[in-house]
Amino acid sequence: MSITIKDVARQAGVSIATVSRIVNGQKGYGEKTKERVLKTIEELGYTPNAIARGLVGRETKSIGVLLPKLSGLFASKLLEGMEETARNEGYSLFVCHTDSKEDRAIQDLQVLKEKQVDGIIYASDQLSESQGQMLNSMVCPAVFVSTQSLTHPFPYVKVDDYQAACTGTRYLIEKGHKQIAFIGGSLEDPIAGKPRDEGFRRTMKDHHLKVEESLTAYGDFRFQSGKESFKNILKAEKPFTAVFAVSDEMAAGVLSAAYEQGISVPDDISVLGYDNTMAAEMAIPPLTTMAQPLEEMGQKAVELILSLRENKENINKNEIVKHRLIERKSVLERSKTKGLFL
Amino acid sequence: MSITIKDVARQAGVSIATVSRIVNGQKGYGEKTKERVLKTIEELGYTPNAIARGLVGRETKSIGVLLPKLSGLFASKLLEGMEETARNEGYSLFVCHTDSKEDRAIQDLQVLKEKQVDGIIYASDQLSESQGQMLNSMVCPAVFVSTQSLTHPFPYVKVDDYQAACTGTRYLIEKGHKQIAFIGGSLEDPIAGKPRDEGFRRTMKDHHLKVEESLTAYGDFRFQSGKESFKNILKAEKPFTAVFAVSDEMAAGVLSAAYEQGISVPDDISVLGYDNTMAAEMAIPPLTTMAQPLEEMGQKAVELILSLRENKENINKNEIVKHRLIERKSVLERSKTKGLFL
DNA sequence: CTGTTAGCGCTTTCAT
DNA sequence: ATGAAAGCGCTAACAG
Repeated sequence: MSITIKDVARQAGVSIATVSRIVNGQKGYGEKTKERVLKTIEELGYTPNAIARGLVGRETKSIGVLLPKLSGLFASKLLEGMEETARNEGYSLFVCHTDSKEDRAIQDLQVLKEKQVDGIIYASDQLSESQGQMLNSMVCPAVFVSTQSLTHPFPYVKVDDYQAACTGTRYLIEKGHKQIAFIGGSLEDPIAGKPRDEGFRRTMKDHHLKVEESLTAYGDFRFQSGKESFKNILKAEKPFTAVFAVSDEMAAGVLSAAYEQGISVPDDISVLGYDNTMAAEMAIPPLTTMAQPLEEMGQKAVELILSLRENKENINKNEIVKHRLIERKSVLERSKTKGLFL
Repeated sequence: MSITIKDVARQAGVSIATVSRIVNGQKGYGEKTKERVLKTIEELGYTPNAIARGLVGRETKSIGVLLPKLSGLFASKLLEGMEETARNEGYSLFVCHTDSKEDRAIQDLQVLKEKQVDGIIYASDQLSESQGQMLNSMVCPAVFVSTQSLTHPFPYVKVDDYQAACTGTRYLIEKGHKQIAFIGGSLEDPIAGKPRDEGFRRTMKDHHLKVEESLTAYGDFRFQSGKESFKNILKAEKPFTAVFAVSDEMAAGVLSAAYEQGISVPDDISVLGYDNTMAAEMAIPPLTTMAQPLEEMGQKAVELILSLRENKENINKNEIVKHRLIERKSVLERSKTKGLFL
């Protein structure tokens, strides 16, 4: 079949142990043998077999990544950050698309376990009980990115969603907006849904502003749900001047629905997004948005995995990364926006 | 360490061979032994080691995927199609982000070789000479998706870019447009760049229409380049009523630039995209676009790999998938659009 | 039906 | 400095 360490050894007239040492940059051989071996490796076109290496023991140099959804700007930006760091550290990524399905995720975890991955990154979804158990039964470390588990204490890297929602809301308020519509994620979602809703409500309250319930709606972070949510909000015919959608895709959805209804953003209403994916950049108008540093989060997640493998203890396990407001064109001061149903 | 087939065998009082047979659903054991073994597997929480399996010989059940860019709707849609099919067939995907860098791709190929992947999918980029050599030296099959190599005869699955560009152009012409701007990919790119340009020009010519060179520009398929290309086209101040951009991202770029200049799409000009990614759906207005069936292509690519592994011969190696025009809101009939610089 | 055994390609003691 | 040999966990003959 393929050419192995044995072939090299025979050809170079040394033992496989020596070849192994040379390939792995250890010590215990003369300069001349080294050269000779290197030369035959070159000649034969030898490539070490990572599977065999993995079997011997230590590590497979691969990390499994579970994403609820692959297509979409959010996941891909995260993934890009992970890939970059992983590659630099000599790791490869197995990517799995769970589609937010319990059974798929379980299956993925099973496969990753069989494939002996060195770590697992669980991205941006809620963890079910049985998934948590599987994760616990894994020999490799697991970290969460852009999510966390309240019941299973795995390390995570994410922004503080509550605070980020506060910041976003406050920004709108400081721009003079008082009647603000809100499109959140599911309140059932204790990680990305509920806290953002709480941040919004809390900040409104702190500023003695009322949140009009018919001006709130809850979607699934995706474009279509943003579009529909906004249409529902419109139906209420309550006055408002700004809308805060907690994902750029949903914000793009309100832009789209607004366009269909002949509502101008930002002249009639302002809209604030969340994530800072390319959707925000490409939107018309470009979205002012609450940025999550997705690539950085991806990077941190694999770094966390790596340090977990060596250190096991004493590293700061959780990592809260900073959110940041990116100003583009979709939010205007209250005084400059006409508002709806006033 | 972890619990192995040996532990199961000892615990169940059988040989490892029997356990192996049972686990792999082969035959050669009594019903009672089977039950007993299955029970101890359950008790011990045994998980087969895929690495060891891989070493023994046959296959690793993993496929390597090389993408020039992970973030972006194009790649992620393709990836989603591949993942779905791969998972159904029991395969996992190693994804690599080449960033269109020669050396990164080489490195990726090297790693994938070491990891003994069962196949390689090379997506949507040009193949350099040395990459081609590496690919040839691999023991596993390789297929191209949404691209191909003129110099290295690997199987591919893609749309006929020339024909698709013809179809798109013809669509515009049938809508009555005669002065059409064109934003292509690099003419240096013999796969996705040149053929679309040729399709455009050929169709114009067939309809006795002149292509005004200052109304053509060439980008890199991405948003920014679409935006800049369109600005350049505007500088020419030549009359036109429609623009054909050969990627949705670039089309979104023209939408964005148009918006900045106060040009209305589709009232002033029509714009036609290419790909049918979510960017087309989210755009304002939603883009009429030349669709590539990306998920289907991803699916076909892994199916191709799989059949290549068994059959080796006699299967139709290349696969041209059908393009299709998706009508949304960005193209209007000539008579209904004002045009620019007329 | 079931067990024994020989590897798969490599790393790693332990000798020399 | 170098080699021999023992596995890593599993599959696949080959014997019974």
